[in-house]
Amino acid sequence: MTGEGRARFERIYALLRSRICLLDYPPGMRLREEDLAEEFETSRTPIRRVLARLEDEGYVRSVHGVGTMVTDIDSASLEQVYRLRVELSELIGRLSPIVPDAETIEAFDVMRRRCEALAKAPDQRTFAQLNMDFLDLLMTLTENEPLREFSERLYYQTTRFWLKTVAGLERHEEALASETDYFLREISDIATAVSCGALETVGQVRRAHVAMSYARLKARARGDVLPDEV
Amino acid sequence: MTGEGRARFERIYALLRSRICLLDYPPGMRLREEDLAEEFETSRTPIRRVLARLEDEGYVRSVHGVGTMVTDIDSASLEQVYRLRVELSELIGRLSPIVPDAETIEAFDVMRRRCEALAKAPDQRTFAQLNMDFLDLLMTLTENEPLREFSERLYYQTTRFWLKTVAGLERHEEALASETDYFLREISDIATAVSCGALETVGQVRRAHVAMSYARLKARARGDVLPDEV
DNA sequence: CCGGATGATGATGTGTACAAATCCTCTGAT
DNA sequence: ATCAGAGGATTTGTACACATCATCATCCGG
Repeated sequence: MTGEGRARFERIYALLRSRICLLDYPPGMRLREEDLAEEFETSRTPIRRVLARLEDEGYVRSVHGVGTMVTDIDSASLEQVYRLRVELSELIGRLSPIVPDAETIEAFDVMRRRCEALAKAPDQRTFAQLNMDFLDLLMTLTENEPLREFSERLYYQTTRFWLKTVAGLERHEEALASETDYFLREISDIATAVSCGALETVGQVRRAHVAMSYARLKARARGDVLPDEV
Repeated sequence: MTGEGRARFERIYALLRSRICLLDYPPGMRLREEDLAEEFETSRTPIRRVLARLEDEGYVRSVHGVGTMVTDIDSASLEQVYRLRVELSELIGRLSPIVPDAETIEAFDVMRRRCEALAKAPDQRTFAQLNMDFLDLLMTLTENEPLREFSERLYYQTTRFWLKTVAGLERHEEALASETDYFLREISDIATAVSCGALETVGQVRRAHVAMSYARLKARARGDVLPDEV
């Protein structure tokens, strides 16, 4: 596969993955190959190529004679993914870190401003999108390709369950506002560390925030109300 | 995909990956879909499903109108993969370790005896196979599925370049004997730690051995002759 | 009224013909 | 002799028809 066909493949793949992670395609939803083929104005064959990759990466599961369903995840698996994410976070600063240039530093500042704007009008979908963009930016700080790839995959696996949990909360608006606030602090901390060129610190800060984010998620799923939302 | 078709898919995938990693299919070799279809007594369609996965994981690359070639790797990428492997190795003991039962302990002892037998008649292919089996056994020590999956992938990415380098050495028989010896020490150390239930130690020992293995590989690739082979 | 067989329906999996792209060879003009 | 270009051969990518499988409604018998 190469050239134009490759570009189309990547485009459809990224779009479907995005839809799954943003819960446009919620867990359990059935994706019909023919419908997708029609939407993207092609035949089933290229669609099946995309779905095959999504299945290999665990986003969907195809069953002969039934359909292709968006997967769900149990809390045990989520815990494993989060724990691995925590460990990988720190590696950003240890494996082939790239010294940030002025442009990169500016990019982090743009993120900070985007988050400040979000804090004034919290929105779940915008939050998720900002989160993804921030991860992408973080990953430009290391040249370690496999690390980038795995970090991305683990992130995409967790984000939709984070969204599902937060959306289903009793006081989900308060929770979302609180999470936006935490995220703003994370971005600020990391932006500062980046501007100093302290990439090890970036990794440690990120690790701490991923770990705390999961702790809050678990607490909220239990029904706890966090102190700052009282 | 499910049932019998799934089983066949997994079988062919594992076999082709094994052939690539054991250098039966050396880097640069062209795989013809039709030939593979004939070998496995099927049509191109299921073969393409397997090749698509192998491509997504970086083992091959398909180019329209040309063919499907087994990939090669540059030393920079190899370095990145190894450095990540070193970090992941230690996580075996930290993420959801499983307390080894008598059967597991016995399995490690079987590995040790296999390696002792190998040391008496070093053989590159047997060495590689033992290495793979040992990794599989190691991975049974953690319940962290994503960690298992990623560790496997990184290992499979490195092993064929290890094989290629060692096979191409001037004094490759001495090098192979030496590596077998190092590997025996690793297995012994880890088997001991496992029998004590000290999984953190297992991770640390493994980490050290992976790091040293890569250091030796780099040294040998430079043309150095290691002290113990003089 | 219930229960199992049975066929209709709709989904994914497979086989195959054809399209598109690349590579190699042959030809012919300069 | 060399190089440009056309054309054929080869190989992957795509479209589509059909096979296979699971589900569900229906019907018949007890």
